[in-house]
Amino acid sequence: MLRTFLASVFRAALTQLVEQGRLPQEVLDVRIEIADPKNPDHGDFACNIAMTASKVAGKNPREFAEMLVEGVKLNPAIESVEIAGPGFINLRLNSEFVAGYVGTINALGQNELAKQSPVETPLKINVEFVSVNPNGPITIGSGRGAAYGSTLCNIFEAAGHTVHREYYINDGVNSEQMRLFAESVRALIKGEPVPENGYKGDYVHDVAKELQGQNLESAEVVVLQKASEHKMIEAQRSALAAFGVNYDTWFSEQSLHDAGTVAVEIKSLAAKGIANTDPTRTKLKLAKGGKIEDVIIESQTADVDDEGEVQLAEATAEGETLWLRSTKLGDDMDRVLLRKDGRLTYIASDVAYHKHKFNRPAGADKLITILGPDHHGYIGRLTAVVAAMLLEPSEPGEPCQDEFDAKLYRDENEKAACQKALKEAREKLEVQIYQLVRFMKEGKPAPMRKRDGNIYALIDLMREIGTKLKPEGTEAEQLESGKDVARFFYLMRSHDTTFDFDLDLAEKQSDENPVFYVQYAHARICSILEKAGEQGDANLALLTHPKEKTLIKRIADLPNEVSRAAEDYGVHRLTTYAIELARAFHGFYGDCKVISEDAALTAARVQLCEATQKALKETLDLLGVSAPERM
RNA sequence: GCGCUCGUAGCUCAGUGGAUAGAGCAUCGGCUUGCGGAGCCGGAGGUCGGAGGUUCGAGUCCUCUCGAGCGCGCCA
Repeated sequence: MLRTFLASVFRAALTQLVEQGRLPQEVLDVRIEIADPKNPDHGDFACNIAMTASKVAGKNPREFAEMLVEGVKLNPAIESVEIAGPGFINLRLNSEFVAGYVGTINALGQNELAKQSPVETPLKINVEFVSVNPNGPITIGSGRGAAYGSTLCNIFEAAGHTVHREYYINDGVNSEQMRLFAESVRALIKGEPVPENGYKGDYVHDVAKELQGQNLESAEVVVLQKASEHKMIEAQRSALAAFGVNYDTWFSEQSLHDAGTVAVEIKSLAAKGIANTDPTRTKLKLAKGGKIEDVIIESQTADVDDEGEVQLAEATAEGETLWLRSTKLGDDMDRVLLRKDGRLTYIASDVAYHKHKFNRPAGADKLITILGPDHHGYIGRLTAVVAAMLLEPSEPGEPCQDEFDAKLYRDENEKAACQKALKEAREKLEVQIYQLVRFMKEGKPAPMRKRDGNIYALIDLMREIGTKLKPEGTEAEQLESGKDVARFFYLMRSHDTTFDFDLDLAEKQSDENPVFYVQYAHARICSILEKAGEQGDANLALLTHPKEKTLIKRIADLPNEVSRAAEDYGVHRLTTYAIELARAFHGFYGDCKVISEDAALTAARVQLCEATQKALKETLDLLGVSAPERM
């Protein structure tokens, strides 16, 4: 808010200079950034526009800064302006003006502060996250994706985008893994040992127990598979809900097959020529930097060893493999769509699925898929799939001159069409990969599997942390406490980097735990507000203490942090911000007594506490962490 | 071999091409007849893996290099 205001002051000054013919038009294109000065003695904010735009302006930075300052210093909100170093413009704001913002903030509705810096072009975005197979619980590894994805969605919404939260259920009946899962459940229902390589965790027993007595022992495997998937999905859904993650859509892969959509899309790809049954596979040999070093076309006559039922034989001549020629679309090798035995691959449903996704929200501009660290190889494939879907058929044209292009493409027209489709796919589909989390216990990495062979589930993590933090609490209280701490920890670091989740620290109910540092600030404010009781109108101009100014500046920063996080997907900015805001408050609390003999000052400081509480609450809401009134 | 990510204080990590590189933990010292001490204030601790380059200016961008994690054919 304050930054936006200052940027507008600079913009006005620049515009005036342009109108006077003293600067070229182009300077208005340079983005104006309002930064924190390195040293607080330099002022409240700093602007480096005189340096970043000096080239365009054709002036040296100092001279340029002098010109700008003439206009800027006329604004009554600005107390002083100084040019420093190579051309920084340091600004000090009028305390009274800054204090006035407290009133503006308190006048905003619930959750409106974070929305004060909306994006210029709001988008309709589909965000798919977690989407693990329905053959096990949500693990602590997926927990990072769940925390990250859900918070990213919250941030997008605060920044003005329209968001659709989506979970993709990999329930295709052709899946080997799901079939094995069903067979394992069947064995347990019958009281027999599970098949070799089968599923053995507690959750399989849970599923089997729930399905006991439904006469499913001898049912077809597909029926059993549906039933056990259903149970598993319910368990996933409730674990995610306990973790504060809710979806607009749980989308079933199988529903696409049932509706015949996959078959239609596959035929459409074949008609476009991007898929065919030629018995070859093209591979690209890539040099450093992704440049094509060689195009290798292998003949594919080798057999497939699977023995599945033939379905959808009409899409291709029987017994032939249908290939997606994804090397035309930036992938490093062609991919199988339809196996020789007639079963479709996962990629086949992906084509239909991504087309479908553009309807959620209606007319979606962008699809964001959040994947775990072991999936980054999937980006090229997924992009090729979307490009294949977007590809438009091309007329015959001139043969390609380039040696490699001639091997890859039919002609120049096809090459151009493929490149266009790929470019569009890269704009519309964004894959965000989060990195690995290592769980540390007593300074050593904790195994992802427990001693009994069970997977370490997210719900167990929440329970473990919760029981340590609230040994006397109810189960619901423990779960919530565990959720708060787990979410905050997952979100503390950039999703882009591997990090260590310190379980010992998470389970500590003390000042070392950053979650409590933030929550404590909120509880402390609530306590003060309760004690202060109802206060009348306040003269905010009394808020002149440096700690007060620092706190107000920090509160007013929330919209700025939100819009930056929405821009670079850096969700961890919000946890960092929450800690900084809490620190600013604790600092203020130490130096400024809120409730005092001075009634006017008390009223003003109570207002400041309310504004702080609002900013803290909104930040924690975005993070999916609760803001307790007492601890 | 190729790709993705990372390398910053003893540890875990922030850092929008800008000024003297910052937090938390650990460590050392100080603050209670006051609104919640789960707090506040201060000290010490750095060749930003290395080498070049672009720039008025590089932890940040480019190239190379060393190291770590992960991924690379009809699994999903």
